Amino acid sequence: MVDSKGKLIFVKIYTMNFVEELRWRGMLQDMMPGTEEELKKENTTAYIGFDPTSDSLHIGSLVQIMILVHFQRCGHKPIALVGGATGMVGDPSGKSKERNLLSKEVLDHNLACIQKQLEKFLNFDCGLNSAEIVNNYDWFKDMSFLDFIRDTGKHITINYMLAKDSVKNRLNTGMSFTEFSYQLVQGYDFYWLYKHKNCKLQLGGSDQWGNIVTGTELIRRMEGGDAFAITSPLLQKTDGTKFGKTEEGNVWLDPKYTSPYKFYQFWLNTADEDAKNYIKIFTLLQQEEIEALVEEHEKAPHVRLLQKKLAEEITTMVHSQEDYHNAFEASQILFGKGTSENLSKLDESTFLSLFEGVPQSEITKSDLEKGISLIDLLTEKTGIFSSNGECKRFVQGGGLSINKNKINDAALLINSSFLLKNKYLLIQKGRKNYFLVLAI
RNA sequence: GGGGAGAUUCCAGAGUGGCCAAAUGGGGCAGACUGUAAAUCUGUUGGUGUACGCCUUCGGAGGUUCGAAUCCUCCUCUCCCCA
Repeated sequence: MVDSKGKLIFVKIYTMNFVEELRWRGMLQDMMPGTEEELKKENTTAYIGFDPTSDSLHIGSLVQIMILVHFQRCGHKPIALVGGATGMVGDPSGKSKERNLLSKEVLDHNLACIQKQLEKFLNFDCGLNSAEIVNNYDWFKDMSFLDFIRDTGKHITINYMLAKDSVKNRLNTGMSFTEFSYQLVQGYDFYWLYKHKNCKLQLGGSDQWGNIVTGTELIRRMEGGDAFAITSPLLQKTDGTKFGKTEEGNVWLDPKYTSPYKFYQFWLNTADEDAKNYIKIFTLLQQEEIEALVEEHEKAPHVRLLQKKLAEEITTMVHSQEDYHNAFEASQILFGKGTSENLSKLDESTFLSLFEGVPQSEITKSDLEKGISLIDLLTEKTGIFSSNGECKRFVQGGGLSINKNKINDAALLINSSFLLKNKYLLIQKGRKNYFLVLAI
């Protein structure tokens, strides 16, 4: 399904049933009556909207991307909508506070970046069901406010809009007219796509249900047409914490925010229970294959077969085979039986590519030749520790290693002889935090 | 408008003149164990110093005292009750 560059190769499988596919993968939350029949009847066009709040999607959006991928694999036509217009308004769904608006320039930049990311997952050249990317700014930019409230707003009552959860939840704390009108703007998107692209189905997370239904309602009232909705459950982790966050924040698809190594590590660290769900949601592996994997995993959970497969598939899909390979190798060295001998045996380019995602700092060679105390090196020179005391505590607690050798003397003097390849020092703070110091 | 309670180190919350860098719990970090897991146990959680110490910190500004998180005055903010 994925070639050497990580690009998805389209496979036409008309026998696949989209709804069934979502159902067994646990990606189906809710569906409008008649949706399944519509999908069986004809090749359908569906869309999902992506929010341009930043210039990269994160793994939360990956669920929606996968839904589009499945949709296309089932022979239907997916449209990814980037919200150049809706992004200027701000979706109140699931938000407890009024959102800050982004400037037009920032939005444009974000849109271009997100579009590029989406292109990696869908096939844009496969005939009838080629994917498309549209920007709702294109049909909103020339529409006047008066036109909109006359032609569109007239069809939907305030009562109807107020009844939505996304609005109700904010009635006490306050909400601007701008955000209130969001559902109508998104509803119009659906209407526009229905009219111009014959798009009859909107997909999305379950928090989008209210917005989607406003769209189907608008289509019914303005055109007398039938349109449908399918939502997917919002991802939950078994321990109750939010999916897709690490201590450092969001896990992004863009390698400049989350390196492939960190990305790989994120999936590898998935809890057992979560991995069973994620592998269905984030990979294209077939049911039998997944069932076999789960079974094997349960026989020997400590091998973490599921996590490894999960991390491999997703890293390869989002980044590339090569990135996966490097992340895997780096993990082997850093967490496996890597010793300082292993480290020094690596050739320099491999060594560097392994530590691509590891924070780096620099020190001059002349400092090292004179010899520098461990504490000075790790606080003043590199800022790896914020105070001398913290550094000492780590050493005393056995939590500090250099080049995979545990350090237990805080007064240690570091000189050139510690350098790997006469150039690098690999600092390990605790079990999982690595820093690379370059001597220049 | 009247009356009362409070603001403490990441959070919650003790402390009511010297024994307070400040109990306890949570969280964080680390160590052991393990599966780069969960649970558990241990250590650590203002800065500096090897250390008795020293420096900065208990809403803000002043004051009393040999000595203040603790007492006094003013200010700011939060909560509660009555109108």
